[in-house]
Amino acid sequence: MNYYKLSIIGSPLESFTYHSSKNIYTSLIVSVLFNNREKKAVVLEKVEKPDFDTLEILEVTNTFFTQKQLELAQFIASYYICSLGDAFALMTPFLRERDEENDFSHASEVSKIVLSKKQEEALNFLQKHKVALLFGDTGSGKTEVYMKYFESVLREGKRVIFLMPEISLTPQMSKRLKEHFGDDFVLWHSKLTPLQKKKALAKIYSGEAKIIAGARSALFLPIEDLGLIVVDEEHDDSYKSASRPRYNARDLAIYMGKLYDVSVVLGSATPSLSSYVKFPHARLKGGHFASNKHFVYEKSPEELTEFMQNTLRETLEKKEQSIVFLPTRANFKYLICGDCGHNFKCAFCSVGMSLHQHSRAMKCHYCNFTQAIPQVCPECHSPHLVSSRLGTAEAVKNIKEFLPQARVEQFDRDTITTANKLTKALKRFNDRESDILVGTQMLSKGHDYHDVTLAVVLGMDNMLNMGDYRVREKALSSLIQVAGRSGRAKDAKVIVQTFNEDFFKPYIEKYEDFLEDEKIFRQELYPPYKKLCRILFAHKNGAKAQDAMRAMQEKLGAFPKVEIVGAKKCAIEKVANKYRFEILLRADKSTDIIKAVRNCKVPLAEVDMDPIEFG
DNA sequence: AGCACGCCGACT
DNA sequence: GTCGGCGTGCTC
Repeated sequence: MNYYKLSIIGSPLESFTYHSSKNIYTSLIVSVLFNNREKKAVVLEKVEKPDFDTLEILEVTNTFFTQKQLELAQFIASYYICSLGDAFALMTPFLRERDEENDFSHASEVSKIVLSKKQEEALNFLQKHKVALLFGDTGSGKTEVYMKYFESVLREGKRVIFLMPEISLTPQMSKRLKEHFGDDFVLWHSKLTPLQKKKALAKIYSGEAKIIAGARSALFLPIEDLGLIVVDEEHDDSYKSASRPRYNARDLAIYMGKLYDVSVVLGSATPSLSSYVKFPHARLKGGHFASNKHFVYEKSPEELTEFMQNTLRETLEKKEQSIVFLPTRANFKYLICGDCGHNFKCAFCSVGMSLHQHSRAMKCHYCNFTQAIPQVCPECHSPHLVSSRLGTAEAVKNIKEFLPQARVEQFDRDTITTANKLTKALKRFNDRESDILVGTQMLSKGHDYHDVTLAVVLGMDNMLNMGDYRVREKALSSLIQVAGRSGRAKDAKVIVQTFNEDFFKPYIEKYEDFLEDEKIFRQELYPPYKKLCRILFAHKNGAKAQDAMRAMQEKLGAFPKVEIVGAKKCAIEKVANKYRFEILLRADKSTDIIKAVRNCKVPLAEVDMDPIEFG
């Protein structure tokens, strides 16, 4: 009899031993009865007969993971602190019975890509580096550079993984790739129907698909002959998974590049500071971004000022279109001075303090430092302190009130729930069946609006005040991305409601200046210079969650290289009827955090390595 | 993490 | 009587 150590796919528990009369190779996938339910499991190694009884392996499937997938799973399990079974659950295995070697000739190239001299230089630069950043303004032609790179990879008989954020939200890009690469191109994301998935996988297994484009899960598809990984819009938060294991696909793409010995390209008009600091970059300037755009900064704590209303009306009367942007769905309240725009920062974390009206206090979402709500502004002594926020729904209502003749559409997660609804809403807008789109980040994600001449940007100060070390990066990149949506054809106006003109104005056309200055802000406290890790505790019984947090906090005390920044109630105290607590850790090296967390982990603890969301 | 099992309170 | 609340324990 043979005994095997197995990792149960999807189980948070470590390995289990089963037996079989057959000789089974390592990394094959088998099915077993686990706790009376049938599960798939990965054969990790052959072992001696254990001193407990074992169950028999039911069946050896015709699927397996490669050595490299195994290594990747081990890395994910160790870095993100989860079981191997959780890591394997992300991946799609290979098929054992390979189709007879198909030789797919490339689809005939419909159009030839001609690069400008600048684009040519950028491409050369990317091809010379193992990992490089393509720092290219909106409309500077990043896509052509990618496509030309893809062609050279295809010529070598290799294949490409092309990651995009929130795939259903970037129909533009898929369309262009599909048009150019035809049957060489396949799209992959988690919202595909089972049949669509089956078809896409068949193309991947057969080798027909050469350009595999998709959301973060596309990174784990069974691809041989990998030649290149591209992460487009690398700054985008949707590359970070919000459930266990909380991996970051952009960071794993870098790891995979090393593992497969292939190049990695990160692309963005507003690169993250982390990528900018870590990797060399090629700069693509220009396009239609700054050329014909006029920025107006309006200091006002209210929403939709008279000036905005008038400009929206004028734009409508000229039969032109507008977009109204709000940074996020309703968020925490922050206090700012209604006269000078002063905001209140934590003395220890240099992030915004959030307002807790009921306890009449301001709190830091990182370390829980608490202060009484002041009576007057410490800067200008005005007693006019305000806290306001505006949601998309209210904004639509407001606009309809003062512009009853306008056709206004809400454009956010609440209204655009499917790819189909998105396509239809965009079509209505581009066909001039609607005049004003009011929405969140979704407005700015890679769509082309040909006729927008006015962008109204609200709530930037609220965004800047949020208790999060990345707010400056997030606010500025949002503004740049949304401004990039307007003025494609003719001159456009961008009205930015903010007290922080001094912050936005110099950086808006020179994002690299921001990145250089931001380095100094982050140096002592934040990534990429320090490592952060957040441990979440959620339970419907608040006391249980808190006890678990305390227990882990206590244990962590034995690891002096890891600083406990805060251990407290989450800013969003209750989600889905569960009370939430969190510990935030900081260290110089991720290995120190991994060691400490592995040693101190208690039941209920959910590890969030390199967190990007707080509270 | 699920998901069984099992032991007490409210109700057709 | 029994439906169902959720505490506890188990998974080779």
